Amino acid sequence: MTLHDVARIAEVAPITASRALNNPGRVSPEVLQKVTDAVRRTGYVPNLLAGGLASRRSKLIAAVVPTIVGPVFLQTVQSLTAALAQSGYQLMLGQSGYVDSREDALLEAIIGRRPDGIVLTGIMHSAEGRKRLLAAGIPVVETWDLTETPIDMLVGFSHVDVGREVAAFLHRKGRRRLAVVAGDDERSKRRHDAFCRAAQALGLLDVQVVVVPAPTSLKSGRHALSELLKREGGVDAIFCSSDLLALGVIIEAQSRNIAVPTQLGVVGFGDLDFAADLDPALSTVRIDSAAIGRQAARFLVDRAEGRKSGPRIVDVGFSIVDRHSV
Amino acid sequence: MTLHDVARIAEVAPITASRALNNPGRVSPEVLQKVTDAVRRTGYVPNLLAGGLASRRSKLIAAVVPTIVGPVFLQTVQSLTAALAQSGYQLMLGQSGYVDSREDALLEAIIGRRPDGIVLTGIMHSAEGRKRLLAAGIPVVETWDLTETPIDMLVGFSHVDVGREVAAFLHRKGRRRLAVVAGDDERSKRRHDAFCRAAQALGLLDVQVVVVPAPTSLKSGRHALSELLKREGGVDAIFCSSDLLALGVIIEAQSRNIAVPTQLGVVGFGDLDFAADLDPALSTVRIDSAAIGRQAARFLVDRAEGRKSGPRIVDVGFSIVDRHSV
DNA sequence: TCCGAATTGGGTAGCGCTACCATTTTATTC
DNA sequence: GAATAAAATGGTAGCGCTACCCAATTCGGA
Repeated sequence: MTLHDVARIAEVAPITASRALNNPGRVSPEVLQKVTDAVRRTGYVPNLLAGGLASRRSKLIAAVVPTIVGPVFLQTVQSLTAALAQSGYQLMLGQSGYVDSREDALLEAIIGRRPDGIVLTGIMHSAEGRKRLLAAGIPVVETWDLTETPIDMLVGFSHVDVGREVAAFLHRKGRRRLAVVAGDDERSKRRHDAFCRAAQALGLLDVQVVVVPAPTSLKSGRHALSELLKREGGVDAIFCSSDLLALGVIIEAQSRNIAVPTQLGVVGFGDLDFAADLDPALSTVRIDSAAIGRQAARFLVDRAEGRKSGPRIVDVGFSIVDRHSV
Repeated sequence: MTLHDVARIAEVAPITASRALNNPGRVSPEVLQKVTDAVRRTGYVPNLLAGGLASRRSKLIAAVVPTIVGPVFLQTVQSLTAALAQSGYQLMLGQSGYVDSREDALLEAIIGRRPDGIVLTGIMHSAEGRKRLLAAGIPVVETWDLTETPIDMLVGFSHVDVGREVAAFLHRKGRRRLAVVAGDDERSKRRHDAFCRAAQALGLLDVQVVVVPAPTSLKSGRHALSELLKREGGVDAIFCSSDLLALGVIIEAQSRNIAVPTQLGVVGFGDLDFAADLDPALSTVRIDSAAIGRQAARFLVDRAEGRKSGPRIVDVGFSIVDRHSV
C-alpha cells in the first residue's frame, strides 16, 4: 500500500495526495476529504524512510546517554521523547557506556540514519567524535553542562556553581567538617572541586573526598560512609553526587545509629522523586531534568523547521532544596 | 558523499562497492581493499534510510514502554539496546504512557518507520493496535508477561505464579495476616489476585489490599502503609508490587517505630539494584530484566536475518530472594 | 578439447516519497 | 472585460541505495 495507491483511489495525482497529507492547508477541502477518506479506507501508513530520503528530513532525533540505567538522565529522556513525539519526531536511543561499545560504531549507526538532530548527555564526544558530527552537519544539543565552547547548542547548568553554593549552604547551616562522596565522572568531579575550593575560601578544614565508581549506587553510598568514618578528623556533613548515594549514606548512618541530621548532614544531587519522601526528607540539589529535555527538543525542532531560535545556550539553573537531612 | 562517489574513487561500479561493504566475502580481496580505502579517505557513512528503503530492511527496532521513568523496564531497555547494537540494529523508543499520548499516533510513527521488529512492554496494545501491527506484518515480541495467545513472540514469566509463590513463601515464614500494596496496572493486578487466592487456599485471613496509582513510588508505599495501619485486623507481612513501594513501606515503618522484619515483613518485586543494600536487606522477587531484553533482541534479529528460531515463547522465570525484610 | 559450474563484476530498474517547476483554475483589481 | 495575482494541481526527476539478472572470467572434469 503506497501513496500512489491512495492517490489512485482518491482520484488525484500522487503529489497532490502527498500535499494533502503533509500540508493540508495547501489543497482544497474537497481534495483533502477525498484523500483522507482513501487513507482511512486503505489503512495507509506513509513510509517515513522514503519520505526522509526524498525530503532529507528524517524526523528522527538521536539521543546518546552513557547508560540509561541510573536515574539521572531518565527524566530528560522521558520529556525529550514526549516533546518530540508532539512534533512528530521520534527518538532513537544510543548508549555510549556499556561494555564493548565502540563510540565510532555508535556514531556510524547514528549518522547513517541521517537524524535531524542529536542530543548528547554526558561526555561521550571525543575530539574525533566532535569532528565527525560537525562534518555530518547534524544539529547537536549538548546537555547537562555548561561550556564556553559548545559544538552547537547547549542546555545545562553550571556544575561549578552547584559545588560552590552547596558549600556555602552547608556553611550557613553551621557545618564545619565537610566531606564529598562523588561518582567517578567528569561533571561530578567539577562539582566537588568547586565545593572544595569554596570550603577552603570559607576557612573550613580540608574537605574529605571519597570517589566511587560510576554509575553511583546505594551500595557505594554505604561503603563511602564506612570509609569516611574510618578516617581521622570526623565529618559533620556530606555532599553526595547523587540522591542514590545520599540514600546509601543515610541508610548506613541509620544502621550505625548516627543521627541524621543531628550528627551528620547529608545533601544529595538530582532531587529524584523519592528524595522528598525519605525519612529524614533529603536536602538536595534540584535539577529540572525534564526542562532540559523539553528545551533540547525545542532547539532541535526549531532548527529542523528552519525557525530561528534565540540564544543557542540555555542555563536552566538549579536550586538547593532545604529539607530535613541537614 | 554517496556510495557512487566512493565507487568512482575506488574505480569500481557502485553495486560492487555496495557489495564490498555489505558482503565483503563476495568480492575479491583486491576490490575490498580499494573500497575500504576509499571509504576511509572520504569519511563516507552509508545512508541507512536509502539502504532500508531499497532492501526493505530498516535495521531499526522499536520498543514501546508505558514510561521509561520507573525503573522496572529500564534494565530491559538497556540490554535490548546493547544486544541490538551488536548486530547493527538501533533502538527507537516510544512511550505509550505519558499524558496526551495517543496510541494510534505512536503506532503510526512506529509503523511508518518500517522497523524490522517491535518490542512491547506493558499492555499498550489495544485490540485495534494488535490489528494494525499484525496488518503491517512487523515481527512483534511481547515481554514481561506470559499469555496463551501472543501476537507473535513472547518473553516473560508468569505473574500468577509469582503471586502464588510469594503467598506460599510468606506462609512458610509464619506470616498469617497478609496484605498487598499493588500498583494500578493489569499485570500487578494479576499477581495480587493470585496472591489472594493462594492465601485463601492456605487458610489465611482475607488479604488486605491497597491499590496505588502507577507508576509506583516511594511516597505511595508510605501512604499505603499508613492506610493499612488505619484498618482493623492488623498486618504482619506486605507484598509490594515494586521494590520502590517496598522501600516506602519500610521507611514509613521505621518512622513509626515498627520493626522490620520482626513486627512486619516486607517483600518487594523487581530486585532493583538497591534492594540488597537496604537495611534490612529487602526480600524480593527477582526478575532477570536484562535477560528479557537480550532474548527479545535475539528473537528479532533471528527473524530479521531469516534464521529460524526455536520456540517462540520463552519463560525466563523468576526467583524469590530471601533476604532480611521478612 | 569442450562444457558446465563457480566466481566475480556490472547494468538496469526500482524502493516510496518529495522538490522543483510548469500548468491550470479561480479570485481580484482597475 | 482584460490584466494580474493567487491558489490549486500535476509532471518530471531524482533522493541513495540494493535486488535481480546477466556478462565475463576462471577452473576442473569428462
